[in-house]
Amino acid sequence: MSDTSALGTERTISQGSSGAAKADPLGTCSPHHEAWRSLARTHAAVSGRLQEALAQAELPPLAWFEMLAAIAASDEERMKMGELAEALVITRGGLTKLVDRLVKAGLIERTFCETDRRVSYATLLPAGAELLEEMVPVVSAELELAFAARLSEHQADDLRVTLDALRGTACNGD
Amino acid sequence: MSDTSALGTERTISQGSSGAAKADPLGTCSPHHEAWRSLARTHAAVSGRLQEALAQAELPPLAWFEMLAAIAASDEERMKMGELAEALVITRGGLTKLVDRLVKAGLIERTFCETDRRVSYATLLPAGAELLEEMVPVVSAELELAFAARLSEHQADDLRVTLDALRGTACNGD
DNA sequence: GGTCAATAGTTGTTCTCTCAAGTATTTCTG
DNA sequence: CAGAAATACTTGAGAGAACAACTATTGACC
Repeated sequence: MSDTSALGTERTISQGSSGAAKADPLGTCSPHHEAWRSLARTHAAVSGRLQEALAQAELPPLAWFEMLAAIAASDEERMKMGELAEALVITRGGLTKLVDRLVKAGLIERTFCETDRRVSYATLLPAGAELLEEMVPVVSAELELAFAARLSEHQADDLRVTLDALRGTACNGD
Repeated sequence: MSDTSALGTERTISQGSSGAAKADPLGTCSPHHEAWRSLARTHAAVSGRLQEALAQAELPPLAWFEMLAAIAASDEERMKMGELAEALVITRGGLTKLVDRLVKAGLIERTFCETDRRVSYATLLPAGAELLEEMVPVVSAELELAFAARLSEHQADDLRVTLDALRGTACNGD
């Protein structure tokens, strides 16, 4: 890939003498912008890597894995639609259709709440748990490749902490 | 949102006594999985925040900003389609259509290479530069809110370095 | 108890991306 | 120089997700 990491951090040169030299007049090279760009690009890169690995193994897409993993990790192997939408960071409308697909594939099932008839659960079925067990090693292997090869365990943990701090849980409407 | 950070790292309890206690039988709670989840969720959160801010200011979507910023940051205020696709981490097919939209909006222009007639450039137009100048403060402000409020400048820089290392530039086909 | 707002999910539309195939241009080979 | 392979980009079809509008259920207030 093109090496775009030569940044103008030390550029204190005059901005009008060399013609083509950009001196970041807009401020898109601030540390925060840089960090955000790295975040976006790294996410895209890793995500693409995972999707590719799953596709090569003839397994369903990453979103299915995230969903199955989220449900499997919950206490009762079932999750409310709303919680699931938050966990996967997609809209509720999007979730409804994603769940539809998994239901159609026989991996999960819709169950309902006795006490509040508005809520419905996505409940893991045996077939879903089985598929998840097939997907986990593929994802783990790819993650090892991406993480373990380049980051120490301490770094990985540190990264997680920083990212969690960055995400915060701010719900400032505006 | 729901506090899912209570992890089973220290869980050495017997896994069969308490019924509903999950002991991560699949390994989806390894440091690398955790870090990846944080990466995905933080990216989605920040990205959503930026998009929302832009929408509220009645400005074009984030993808347009990324594109304009990438072109503006290049030496000649123009970029080859291929380079642009890599910078934005989307496929070339996707880029063609994204460029189409920006061209239709009068923000950029397609120019061609004299020496190699296969390559075409996306070239910034005055209107695009102007719009970019409107968008930068909105994005910067939102980024400040997300980053500066929660991360020290050193942390932000550290984050960038770690993410860049993680992304690597490995092109291992398979 | 009846009405109104709030909450939980679903549906239809639209947009954008990916994938696979196609065109045009250049480079390599004989 | 002709033909094959490689490169750069475009096109068309399909899937996935966001957005807004909708239904159903619950809880609050009079």
